[in-house]
Amino acid sequence: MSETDFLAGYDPGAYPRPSLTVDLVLLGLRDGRPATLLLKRAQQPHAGRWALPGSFVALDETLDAAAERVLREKAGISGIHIEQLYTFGGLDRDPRMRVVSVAYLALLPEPAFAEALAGMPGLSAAIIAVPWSGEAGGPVAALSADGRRTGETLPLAFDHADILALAILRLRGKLDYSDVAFALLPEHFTLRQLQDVHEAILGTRLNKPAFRRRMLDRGWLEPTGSREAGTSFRPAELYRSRNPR
Amino acid sequence: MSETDFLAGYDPGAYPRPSLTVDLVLLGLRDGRPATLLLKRAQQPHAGRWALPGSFVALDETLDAAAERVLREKAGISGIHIEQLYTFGGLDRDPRMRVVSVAYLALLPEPAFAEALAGMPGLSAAIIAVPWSGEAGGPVAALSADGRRTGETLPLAFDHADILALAILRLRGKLDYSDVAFALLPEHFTLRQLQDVHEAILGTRLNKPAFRRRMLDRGWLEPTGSREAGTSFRPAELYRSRNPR
DNA sequence: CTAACTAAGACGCAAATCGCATATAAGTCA
DNA sequence: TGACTTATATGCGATTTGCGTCTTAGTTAG
Repeated sequence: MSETDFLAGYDPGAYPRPSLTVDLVLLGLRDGRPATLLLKRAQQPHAGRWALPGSFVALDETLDAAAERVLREKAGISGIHIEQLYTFGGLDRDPRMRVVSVAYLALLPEPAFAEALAGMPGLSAAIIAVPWSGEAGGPVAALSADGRRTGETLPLAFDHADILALAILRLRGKLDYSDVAFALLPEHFTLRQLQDVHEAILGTRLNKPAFRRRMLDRGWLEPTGSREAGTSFRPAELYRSRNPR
Repeated sequence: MSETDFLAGYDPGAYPRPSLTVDLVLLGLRDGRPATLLLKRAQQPHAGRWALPGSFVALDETLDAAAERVLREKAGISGIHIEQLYTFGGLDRDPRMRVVSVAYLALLPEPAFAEALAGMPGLSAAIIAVPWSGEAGGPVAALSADGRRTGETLPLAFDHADILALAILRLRGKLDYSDVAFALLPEHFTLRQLQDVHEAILGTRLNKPAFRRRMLDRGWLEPTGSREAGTSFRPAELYRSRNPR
């Protein structure tokens, strides 16, 4: 460690530091498409644009703790799957000052998504429109899914469109070799619901028998013995994740 | 954005910020095993322990630029594959102060690894001993590969053992569905060399015909038409990556 | 009580992929 | 020229995958 670094360590303020924030992609599903929860910015910069909920990181909290705090304070929920996504460190992300942001991905099953939307007045639901297939990558758009003007493109603040795009990319990549999809479902779910999650994230249709086989062979699922209720046709078996949540 | 956040933006220092650094895993191969380049710490804390090269992030440089600067200044090389790994934000990573570190993974082909080792006196080569198979995860050890005491376990500073472990985990995961392995090879290479890279990273032996077939079917490789020289047996075809580096 | 309807779940089979043993090719060297 | 070594090709059984279709278990209409 060089002398400069050493001094910087003992004299905070002598060496200017970027601000550090966490931003959360609150990801759920809406009408079979990936969706997220956004806040409309009231102040400059980017006033009127839509932003991911976020916060500065306090000196005495870990990044994970900061992300969970944002989840509590700005979405009013807790106890859901959350994972670090990527750290965005461009120079002009925020015109006021240098802000480095650690992006997190939070996966909200339907009830949690609805609870956050209902419980936090500022939050709005937006469909994530992904114009590329597979893991090609590229920009995504946010479409309003709220009240009157459904389908309208929402202008996103800062580099939050990039963050959303990366969230989709990451999820698509992990879907097939990990059990993240379960985090978007309630504790008990049917194979069809699981397939719907995969199809919504991947943006493609999947073959049903092949999907069933693969999922059951993975060993991640455990039949509960009970069946879904309220259908007008044959009710499906309910499964649960074998892994602890 | 809350009032507190707003003020923090315009009055740096009113709101304390963590220090922000980048740390680099300089990853290469040595005797068919993954290896990295470490610096022995001269000062407290963790004096005498081995650390990844790193640096504070300046206000006017991106995270990627900071990582490339570390590569230049502390390894004396440039122009190699580098990617962000993960951001470590534990509270007690550094006993002096709160330091959040963005870890980067740099992939050094043999010549770059040797050049860094020879050109930078402080750097030492260490074998990364991975005691778990597949993507199970868990701690890794660093074994000295330098001069006299080859095989000795090197005590690592801070949470750098975790960072090394994550680097291996990430590489193993990406190996099969991306072309990262090429980044550990010279521009022209044989299929056997490519297989050696995979085997070193995965820590397993692979089936040769199956590996050849898969790699050639991927479409990432382009035969150069020329063959390797200097062997005492049949020389292998040289390939290059079809993607731009 | 029965037949129509719907989606769950099972089955069959061809195509693709993979692991592996073995054969052939192309160099060097004695 | 033949031994030697590794590259490269080939063959084949086992496994996985995609996909159409059949059967099953419920509800609803008559």
